[in-house]
Amino acid sequence: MAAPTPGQPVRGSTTGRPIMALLDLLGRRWSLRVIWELRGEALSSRALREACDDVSPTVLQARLTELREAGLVLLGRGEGYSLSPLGRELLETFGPLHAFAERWAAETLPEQG
Amino acid sequence: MAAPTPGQPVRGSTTGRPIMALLDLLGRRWSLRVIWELRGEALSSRALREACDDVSPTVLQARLTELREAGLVLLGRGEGYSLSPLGRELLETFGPLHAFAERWAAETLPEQG
DNA sequence: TGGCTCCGCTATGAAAATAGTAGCGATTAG
DNA sequence: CTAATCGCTACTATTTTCATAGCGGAGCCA
Repeated sequence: MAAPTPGQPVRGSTTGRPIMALLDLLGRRWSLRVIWELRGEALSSRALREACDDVSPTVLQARLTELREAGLVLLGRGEGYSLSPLGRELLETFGPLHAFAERWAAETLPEQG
Repeated sequence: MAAPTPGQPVRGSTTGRPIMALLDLLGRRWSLRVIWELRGEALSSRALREACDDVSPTVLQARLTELREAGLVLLGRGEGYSLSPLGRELLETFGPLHAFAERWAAETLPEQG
C-alpha cells in the first residue's frame, strides 16, 4: 500500500489534512510498535523483527518502507534502522503515551478483580 | 476480537505490559480516528460514523466496544458517545500529535515539489 | 393505534490487510 | 570457497476490514 502523505487523500479521509494522513499511517498494524522499538539504538531489520515479537517480515517491511517514505525512519548502510530527527520528535509524543499506559493499567486492573 | 487489556497478552506481545496493550488497541483501524473525532462534543453512533468518513458500522462498533471495555469511551443514555476522563487524558497526548502532523506536512510537502 | 424517525447495533459476503514459512541475492569475514 | 548476516521478497493461509442492508427498541405526534 502507498504510504499516507500529508496533502493527499488517505484511507478514511479525502481531505488531505496532515492529521488524517498521520492517523492512517500510525493506525496501521505495527507502525506504533516499530517506532516504539526504535526508541533506543539503531536496529537491524532482523533485530527489529525480534523486538516486535517476530512480526511477519511481510508487514514489517511494508511498515518500514512507509515510515521511510514518510521521513520518520532512516536506514543507514551497515547501521540498520533508526528514527530520523522527525521520527524522534514523533516518539516524544509517545512519552506521555507510555505514562498514560501505566495510568490506564492502574485504573483498569483493579476493576478486573 | 477481544479488547486489549493491560496485564494480558495481546496481539504481538505476550508480556502483558500496558504499553503493548495500548499499542495494540490504538493500532487497530479507526481507533485513533474515533478518539480524535470525539475530542469535542458527544456524538451519536451515526454522527460519529459520518465524522469518520462513513466508516463501516461493523468496524466502528467493534472499535467502540473495545474502547468502552478499555474505559476510554463512554456511552450515555440519549447522549451518545463521549470520551471518559481517562480517554480525555489520552486525547491530550494527541495534542502534540496534531502539532507534529503540521510539522510533518511542512517538511514533507516541499520535497514533493 | 399507527406511522414516522432516529437510536445502537448486527448479518452477510466480498475485499483487503496481515500472518507465517521459506528463501532470494548481496555483502562481509575467515 | 564457506559461512554468516544483511535487507528484502514470494507464496499461501488466516484475520481483519469493508460495504450494504436491515433488525428491534425508544420517542414523538396525529
